[in-house]
Amino acid sequence: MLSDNLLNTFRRSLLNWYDSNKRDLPWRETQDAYKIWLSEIILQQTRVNQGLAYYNRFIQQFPNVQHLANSHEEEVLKLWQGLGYYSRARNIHATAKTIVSEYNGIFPTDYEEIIRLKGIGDYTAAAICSFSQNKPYAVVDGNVFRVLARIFNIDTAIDTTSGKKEFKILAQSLLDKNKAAVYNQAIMEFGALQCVPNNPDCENCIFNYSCSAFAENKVQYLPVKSKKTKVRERFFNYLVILDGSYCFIQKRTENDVWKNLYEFPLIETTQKIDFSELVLTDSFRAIFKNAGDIELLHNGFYTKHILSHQKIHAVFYTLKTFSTNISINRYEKTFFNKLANYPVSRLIEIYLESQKII
DNA sequence: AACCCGGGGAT
DNA sequence: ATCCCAGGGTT
Repeated sequence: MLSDNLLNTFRRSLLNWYDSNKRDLPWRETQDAYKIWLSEIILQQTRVNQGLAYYNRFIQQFPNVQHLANSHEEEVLKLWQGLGYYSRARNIHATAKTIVSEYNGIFPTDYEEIIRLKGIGDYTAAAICSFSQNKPYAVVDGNVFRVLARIFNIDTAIDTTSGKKEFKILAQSLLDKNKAAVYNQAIMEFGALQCVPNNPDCENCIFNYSCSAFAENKVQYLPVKSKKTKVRERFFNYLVILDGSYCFIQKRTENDVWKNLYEFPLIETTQKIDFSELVLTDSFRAIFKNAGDIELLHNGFYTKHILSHQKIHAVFYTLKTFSTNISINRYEKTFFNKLANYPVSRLIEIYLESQKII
C-alpha cells in the first residue's frame, strides 16, 4: 500500500509535468462523448501522428453520431482506408446505429453501458467516462503499462490475464479521482513523450529519484511481455481481369484480414507458384469457361506485404478476356477507373498506385 | 489462454 | 528484422 504522501507527490509531479509538456490535440478540446469515442477508437494501436488526419476527416464528414449512423459501412471503410484494423471501422458504424436506435442518439454515460458497445473494451470505456465526464476510471494502455512497470519495477508480464489485472488495480489506486480526465491524459502523455519504449531520457526525468527501475538499472527490460508474435506466410495470386474498360472485383467477407474490403479475384496458394502452374489449378479453371479466350497482358507485378502477423507474397496478373468467359458470378463487374471509389487494403492500393490507376 | 486483426515509424 | 503504437473480439 502506498502512503498518501507518496501518492500526492506522484500525482502532483505528473500533473505539473503534463501542464508544461502536453501536446495540443483536438480531442482534448472537447467533452463531446461522440468525438472522444471516435478519437479513442482511431487511436487504438495507432500512434497519434498516424490517427490525427483520420480524426479530422471523420469529424468533418460525420460531425455527430447521427451522420455516422446514417452512412453506409462502405463509406466508413473508405474513410478508414489505410489505417488498419478495419473491424474498428465496422464497429463504429454498427455502434453509431445502436446509439441512435437504442439511446436516442445520446451517448450513454454509464461505464457498464458504454463497455457493452461494440469495439469498446475496458481501456476505451474508461477513457470515454473520464474524458467526457471526469468519472474516476483509470485508463490502462500501453503507455500506462510501461510507466507503471518502470516506476514500480514490476516484471509481471503485461500480456497475461493476471498481469493486466495487477496493473489495472495499481493504476486505479494511483488515479487522482477528482481530476480523472487530466490525470489519465497526463500519464499517457508521459509514456508517449518521456517514458518511451527505447532509450528514454532518464537523466532528465521528473521521476528519476523515485523510479524503481531506474535505480536498479532495469528500465530497458520493462515492461515484460511473454508472448512472441508468429508470422504466417501467405501467397496471394490476384487476377486483374479486364474486359474493355471493365474489371472484376469481390468483397472479402470471410473472417480474415481485410474483411469487407474489396479486391481482385484471388487465388491463394500455400506456396509461390508460377503463372504457368496457376492456370492448371482447379481454382483458376473454375473461374474461366474457356482458357483459350484469355490473354496474359504482361508478367505479374510482385510485392511483399508485411503485416504484424502475416507476410503476404502478392502477385498481380493482368488478363484480358470477355465477361461471357467468366463462369462464376460471385464477382462484381465495375469500371476500371472507378476502382478508387471502393475501400481496399493498402496492398491493393499499392498495386493501383504502381499501375498509375490512382 | 491463445489467437486473430493493419499499417507505419523508429531502431 | 524487430518492436511498438491511447486495444478489442473470438474461440
